Amino acid sequence: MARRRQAVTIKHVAKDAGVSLQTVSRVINNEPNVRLAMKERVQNSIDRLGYVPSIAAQRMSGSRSYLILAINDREKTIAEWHSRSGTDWVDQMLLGGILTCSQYGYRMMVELVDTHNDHVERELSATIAALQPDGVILTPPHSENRLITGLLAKKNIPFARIGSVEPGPGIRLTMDDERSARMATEMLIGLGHRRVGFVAGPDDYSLSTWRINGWKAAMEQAGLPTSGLLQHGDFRFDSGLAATQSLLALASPPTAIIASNDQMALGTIEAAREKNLDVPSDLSIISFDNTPVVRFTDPPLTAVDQPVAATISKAVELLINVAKLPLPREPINIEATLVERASTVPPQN
Amino acid sequence: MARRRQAVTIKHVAKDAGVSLQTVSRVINNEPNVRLAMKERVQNSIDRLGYVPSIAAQRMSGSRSYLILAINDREKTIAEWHSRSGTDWVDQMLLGGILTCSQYGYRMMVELVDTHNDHVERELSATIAALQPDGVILTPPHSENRLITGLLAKKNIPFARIGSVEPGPGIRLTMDDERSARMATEMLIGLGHRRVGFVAGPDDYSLSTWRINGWKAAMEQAGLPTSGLLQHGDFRFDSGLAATQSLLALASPPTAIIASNDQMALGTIEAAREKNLDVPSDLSIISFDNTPVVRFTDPPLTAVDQPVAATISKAVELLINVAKLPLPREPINIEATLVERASTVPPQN
DNA sequence: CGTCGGATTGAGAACGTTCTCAAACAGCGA
DNA sequence: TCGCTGTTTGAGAACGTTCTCAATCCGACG
Repeated sequence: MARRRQAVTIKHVAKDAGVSLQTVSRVINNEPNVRLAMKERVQNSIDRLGYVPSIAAQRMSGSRSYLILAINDREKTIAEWHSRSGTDWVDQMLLGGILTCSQYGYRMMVELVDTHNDHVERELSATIAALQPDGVILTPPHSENRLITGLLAKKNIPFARIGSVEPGPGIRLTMDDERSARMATEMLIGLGHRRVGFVAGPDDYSLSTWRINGWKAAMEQAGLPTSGLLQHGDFRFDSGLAATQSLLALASPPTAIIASNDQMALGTIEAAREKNLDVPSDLSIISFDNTPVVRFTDPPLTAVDQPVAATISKAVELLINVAKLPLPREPINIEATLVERASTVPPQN
Repeated sequence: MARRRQAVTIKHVAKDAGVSLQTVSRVINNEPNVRLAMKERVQNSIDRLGYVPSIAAQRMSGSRSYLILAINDREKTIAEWHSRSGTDWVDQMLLGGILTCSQYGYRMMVELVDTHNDHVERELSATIAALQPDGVILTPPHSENRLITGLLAKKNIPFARIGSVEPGPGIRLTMDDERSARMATEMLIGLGHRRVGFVAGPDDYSLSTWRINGWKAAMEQAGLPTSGLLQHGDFRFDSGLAATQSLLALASPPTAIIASNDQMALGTIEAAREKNLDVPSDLSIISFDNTPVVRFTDPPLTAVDQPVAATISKAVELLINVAKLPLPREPINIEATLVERASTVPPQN
């Protein structure tokens, strides 16, 4: 294989414009102190020759890599993927990220990493050494992994933690999960429900705990019991099905259920069908995430909309401008909203 | 911002092991003609120091970039994304690609490009100059864009064209769309349907034409008319809805409809609901793609399964090994299968 | 008209790796 | 033991960019 070279380099441009490499470099990077006439002359050569700087060379000489690395949970992603049940996070994250990155001349790369792995630190460390990204975005549950955040802080690489309120290094972008869960619960209580079941996510996602707290708070404030109405799932369809089966098998089963993500809510629908319960008249359902699928279920689901894409987009902007802007020390909160659809009505019994 | 340097470089390893840079390089790249003892000594230093080569530097010195670039249709992707109707291709592509890439120490990056843009060539050319990928994967409709394929061929960058049977440069991985459509149509005819409507995709996707041909062929072979039973959509929900509305407004409407992707099939369901038609007893439906959503619609949809992820995975493997293996001159065909669900029954009238 | 200081430009080193080519080494037959 | 050949190792250039620092230019001021 022949050594592949850059077609047009900065040298060609410099020669064409009759200036030094350095001047071309200055024009490329839009640096001050270049005379306008000179700038135009160089830009002209750049355009005519179709020159584009090599990112590899830029990175080499100590500049930026124009790369943002987004870290996602491999275990969850692959499981969802193999079960063909949708990979909503990756999806939204990637697109929110790619579009925002491209506005700034950056790129985004998605890396899948196992949190439950002794080698996380080594694995991620190697990736960073190899790619040298300008910024890293951590999604749950990585955003709370001390090994990872410690590593990034030590390497002095700007990073954003999505969905974690825990103090520590890095920019934090949080969804107020407690508030969202409270909001959803209050809506159901407002409709007249008194037994509202909750299907939570796994324990190693701190958002699971926040959501449980929100649900409990709303129930207790209304003087309603929560005992026995809490189940845990793992964000997959099957776990939502099983959790709901348990809830519906109670002596006095809930008249409404909140599921911690859309996939588990699909399981909830399925469990109701199995028992010949009508949704929503026998069982109201609210889910979290509001991914595309919930518009097309029967009935369409009322859901808490987590603006994942907007969050990632914001994270990208902050990371890219990290040098220019003062870093927010406090978490930036991203507002979730409740999207009402046909799955929530007053209890019929 | 301080000039960011590599923590551990090949020099550190060389010094630590007491050998030259070149020897370390040889060990990294697993080259022959290194004495076993020497190899072990160097590997030892590498492990102990936690050395990982800088991809930027490797690429700079003429080696590989360990990057595969996947080109997707920006227009379609963004439209789907904003309408929150799912971005199935990107999703599957990305994951199939990422997982396979990581097996070989490569990475995948997704780039969104507009085909309907005079600057496609320039835009893509710039991306390639900047990133210098080792291979490029083109998905429809880019896989048939002569400007793009010509550019890649000229730059001598290995590339794969997904879903295009058109002759020309590049590795071709095709789904036999004519066959799939024929298969779906024949299944419906086998159930007793005589009026089978077809909602095709846009004209600039050549697969649209192939699928229409397959549908027509099956109908004609069974001696059934096709006139008036063909509608075009743009792969989005709304267009599927509108196309189906037209079909159902016919004097003798179809008893079954094949939609060219899942999103349009959702529109078909919606159109049937509006007319108070029961799916499947009044209207059978088959869709293309078999993305996660069709498992959860009411009823779940019979669908042609396009193994997108497996296809991308294969493309990645071929591109990575392009130097070692002889290039396939003929298109590699990826078999689609028909997944039967509850949306297809014999006609009831 | 000379001088000073900031603005503008350029020369050469540096970044971390692989490539090219030459030197040292080892094995083998005579 | 010598010479030949193929294997193993190393030295220095090359890759394309930016950084550092020095040189030049230009306008204004005395």
